[in-house]
Amino acid sequence: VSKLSRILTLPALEAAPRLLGWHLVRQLPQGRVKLKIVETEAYHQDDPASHSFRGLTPRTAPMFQAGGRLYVYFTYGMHYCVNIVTGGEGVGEAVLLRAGEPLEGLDIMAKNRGLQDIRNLANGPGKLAQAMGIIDTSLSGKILNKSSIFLEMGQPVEASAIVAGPRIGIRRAVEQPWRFYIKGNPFVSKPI
DNA sequence: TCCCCGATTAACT
DNA sequence: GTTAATCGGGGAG
Repeated sequence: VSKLSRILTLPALEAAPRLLGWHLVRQLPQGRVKLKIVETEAYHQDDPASHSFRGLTPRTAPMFQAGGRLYVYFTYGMHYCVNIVTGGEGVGEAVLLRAGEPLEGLDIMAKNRGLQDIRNLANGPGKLAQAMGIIDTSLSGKILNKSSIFLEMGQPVEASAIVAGPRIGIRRAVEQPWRFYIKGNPFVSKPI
């Protein structure tokens, strides 16, 4: 069993910091895009801020499947956000990918984003999705590494280099320190 | 059917 | 710091 599949069986709160440093890769018609995950957030079923809190619906169904799938949702009428589903089947939890450091296909990402500044390509969940060419929910529920999108191991991130703090953009459960990011990384959306 | 609001972003003052 | 943009999800009636 690979290191990745072990991580994906963990509860989201344990998986979220462990997904830092992994590379998210996608093969697009124009070429390959790759970024390093530098910021994540955990969402649980008994978590009032989580889409899965109200139970299984057509939209959130992927969150309740076994770890290793994607959960992509549309929000604010214009943005898409990408999650990695973790944990066991029947439990609604996932890890939101909030920011990435562009590693490969920067020209493609820049074109997808409509701007050049590297630091502004994927330093937010909606930006990350757009940079990766995710412009609809068609990947939601798809199995990672079996579609056009993959996770590859990167350099390990030391525990001492991981910062935990409150999640961004939520109104409930704001006190929970379930956001994780790589200390000092310039591509984090909102360093504290 | 109606209504509120959101795991955001960019462009303002 | 504030706010418009923009629309689907899901609870209420």
